[in-house]
Amino acid sequence: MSENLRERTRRAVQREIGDAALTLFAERGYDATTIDDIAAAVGMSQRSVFRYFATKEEIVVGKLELAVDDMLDVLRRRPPGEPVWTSLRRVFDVVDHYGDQQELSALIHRMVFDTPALSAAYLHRLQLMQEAVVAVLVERAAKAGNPYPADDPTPRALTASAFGCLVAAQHSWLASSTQGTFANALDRAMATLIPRA
Amino acid sequence: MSENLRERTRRAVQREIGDAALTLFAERGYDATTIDDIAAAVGMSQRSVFRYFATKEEIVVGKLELAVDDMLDVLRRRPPGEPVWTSLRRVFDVVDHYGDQQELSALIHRMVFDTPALSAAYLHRLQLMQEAVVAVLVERAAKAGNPYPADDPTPRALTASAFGCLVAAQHSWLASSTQGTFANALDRAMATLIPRA
DNA sequence: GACAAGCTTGACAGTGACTGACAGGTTCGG
DNA sequence: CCGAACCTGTCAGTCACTGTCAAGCTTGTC
Repeated sequence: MSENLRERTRRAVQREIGDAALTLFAERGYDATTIDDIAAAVGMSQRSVFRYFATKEEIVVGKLELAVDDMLDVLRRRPPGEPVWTSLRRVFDVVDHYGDQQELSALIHRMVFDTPALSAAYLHRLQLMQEAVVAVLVERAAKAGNPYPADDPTPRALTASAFGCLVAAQHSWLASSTQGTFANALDRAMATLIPRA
Repeated sequence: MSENLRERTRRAVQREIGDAALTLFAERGYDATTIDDIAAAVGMSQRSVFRYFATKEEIVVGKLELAVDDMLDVLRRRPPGEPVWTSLRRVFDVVDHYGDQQELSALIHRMVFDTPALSAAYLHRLQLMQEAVVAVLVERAAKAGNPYPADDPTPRALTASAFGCLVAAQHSWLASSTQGTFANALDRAMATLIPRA
């Protein structure tokens, strides 16, 4: 139980820092808020904040909780024969679990998209996820009996396009003042392309 | 003529810094090279280096010379009725003008892709380009007489997917030890998807 | 209940990217 | 040839981030 407790308190502290930081960011802006400000807000030293978050950007980007593990789990559970494009769309359902806290999610996304440093960090994170997704796709095709040829760009291209659509949908959704569901925006974005059979 | 000269010397100095920096980066690695090192190599003060490059990342990413202006020019010159996907493929011909210096280009890309800070900066830059491209596409559709509906995600989604394919192609090309032309890699990547009519 | 091991924390010092301000020197246009 | 515009080095400062160390608290063990 002890280990579990340590982990729980760790998460609790992390959450507390994250929440306090987000409040400050929303008030003064991301760039205008220093780590010292955040540390002061939660009554810790600057050093300790960095023990919970590797970088300042991660405090925000981590909030998006694009849990890589969840996405990969979903992908692995999809029927091996399913079209890749469909599987990818299902993977993004994980992202869509913002459902209950649309407003917060929109706030964060807006902040990410108009803070260059955050935007860069977010895109980089998506890129890392893509690599993991591609690996699973390759593995799954092999298991299904029709592996991709050695240097076939197909899995990479499809994945990159799907993630591109994800970002496009996020932009569209924000631009339309978050009217309609995000899931709908994503469906529309991904419907503009058809993978070649 | 004077203005022209100023600009030319400016570009010359910028190029000199960039070349010296790239040499150092290649020797010691990006992170292990400080701006002071670069400044010393070209016999300038650190401050002056920052007068030619806004950030350390830009020294490298700027080398990729993904000249936004060139891309937009190409796009604007395409026949208005041409399928968007085709136009985007043509836009990327600008990127392919690495032709004569494949080796250098590959070196830089490799460095970008395995240095997190550079990767993030590069992806962010691509994102900015996309916004400009989307604007041109919207404008062009309007001029051609069939404008996109107000919140149609199509142009954004297609552009994002095309850029996704671009990055995927770059990865594939590097992974295959730069066998074959980059143009070919891009063609293959973009052929995996068909825009819905 | 004492004790050793392990985790967490604050304090301090240091690096490196980046910025603002100022002063001296060079170039340019008239 | 003179003032304006430009470029440069120097200095000082901010801020993200890292290593180190000693002190305190937690936990598992006897």
